[in-house]
Amino acid sequence: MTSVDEPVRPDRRLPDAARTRSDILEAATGEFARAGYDGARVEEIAARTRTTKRMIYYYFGGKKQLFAAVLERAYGALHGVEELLDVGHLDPVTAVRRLAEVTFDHHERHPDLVRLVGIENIHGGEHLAAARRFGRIDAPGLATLREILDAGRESGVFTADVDAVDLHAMISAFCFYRVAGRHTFGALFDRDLTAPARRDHYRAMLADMVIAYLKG
Amino acid sequence: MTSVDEPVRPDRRLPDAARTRSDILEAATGEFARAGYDGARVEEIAARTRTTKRMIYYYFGGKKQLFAAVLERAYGALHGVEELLDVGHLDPVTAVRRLAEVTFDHHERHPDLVRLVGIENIHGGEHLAAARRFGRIDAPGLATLREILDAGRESGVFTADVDAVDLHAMISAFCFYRVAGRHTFGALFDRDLTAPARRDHYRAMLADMVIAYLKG
DNA sequence: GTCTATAGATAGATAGAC
DNA sequence: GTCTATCTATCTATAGAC
Repeated sequence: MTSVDEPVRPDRRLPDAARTRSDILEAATGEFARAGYDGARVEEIAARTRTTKRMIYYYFGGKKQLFAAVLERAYGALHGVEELLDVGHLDPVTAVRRLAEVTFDHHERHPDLVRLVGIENIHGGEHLAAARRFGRIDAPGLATLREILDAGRESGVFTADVDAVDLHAMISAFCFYRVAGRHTFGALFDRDLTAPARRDHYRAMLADMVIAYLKG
Repeated sequence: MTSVDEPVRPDRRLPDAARTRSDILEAATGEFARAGYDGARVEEIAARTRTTKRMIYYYFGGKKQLFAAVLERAYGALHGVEELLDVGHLDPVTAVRRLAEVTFDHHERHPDLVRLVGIENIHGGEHLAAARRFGRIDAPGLATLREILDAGRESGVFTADVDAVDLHAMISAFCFYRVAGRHTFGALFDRDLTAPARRDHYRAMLADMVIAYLKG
């Protein structure tokens, strides 16, 4: 029970139930990302929390629903970043560069999200579909991209007639593959796509590519 | 036993042992691609062959080694395609377009390979590393790309100073994501990246992007 | 080389007390 | 809401006959 006269300690900012839920989701994110859906162990998730395996079933119902909740939370974090992005005052070229960089940085900072997305695709997207039945998961970044492309076409700096969804796919592809494909790529070509020393290089490469494409 | 006076039936072109091995690999490719490494069932793989579960252990030693063999075979097929590629007589722009298209087509035609690569990355590339300890897996397409880039820079059509490995990563990223990320992308943006009606569009988009980037 | 039967380990899920 | 103990199913792997 949280009462008003109880001092708010750092790990007590949430009511107990919400905090337990949040703890479980945090631990589950790591475990699912580590081992995949079938490789993940509910036992191991419980061991990473202050609570027990029984509570996971109590709060989420089962492994499947837990994974769906983990996914939903991960996407929510990504889209939160996109919402904060304010590029309305920038010229189209700079704006699209910023958008590509923000997408790049988020993948860079959250390899777990990338892994979860990869895992979810192995399983045909079934959990995400389930999650979407309850709350919509929207990507605000797409609307921003649409505006940038319109502005660029109007001012004549972008000659290619590109669809916003397609361009978003292109940007996502590069960001995703750099993280999700790094092990096989590294093994075959002896190059670590995620080496810190090459991070700025790849971020610039992505933005240059997108802009070159838009300028036709 | 295959003897000289026995008629060679279509499914008897290989000696029995090799044929059984090949059958198992074929079935295992499908099952691993369907369910992931931990989700795949050795029982199910056996059921898809003319042989039994016991033989899988007899031939491959275990599930892990079987998956490694499946990967090795899948990469072999990809690199076989790259070897057949003859672009020496083409101008650099056309040559790089051809290379991008061949890579695109191979991913399009072999979604199972794409899924296997995704699965292998979930598991940190350990099986591929194991496979490489025995036989090298080389990507001949990379040498071709290097030659094209050199020729393009010399003739002055390519102004960007791009590394062949990096450009290969960029091309692979797009081809990979279109297949490996289609479920989550489709769920979020309501667009099927692998719809047959859009295939030519995306193939051209990839080539256009690469060429625009190389022309600076 | 090929089969049947089974060992041995471990997972997800739950019962039931408090 | 939280714990311990356990059920039930299932999976990889192997023994052993032929």
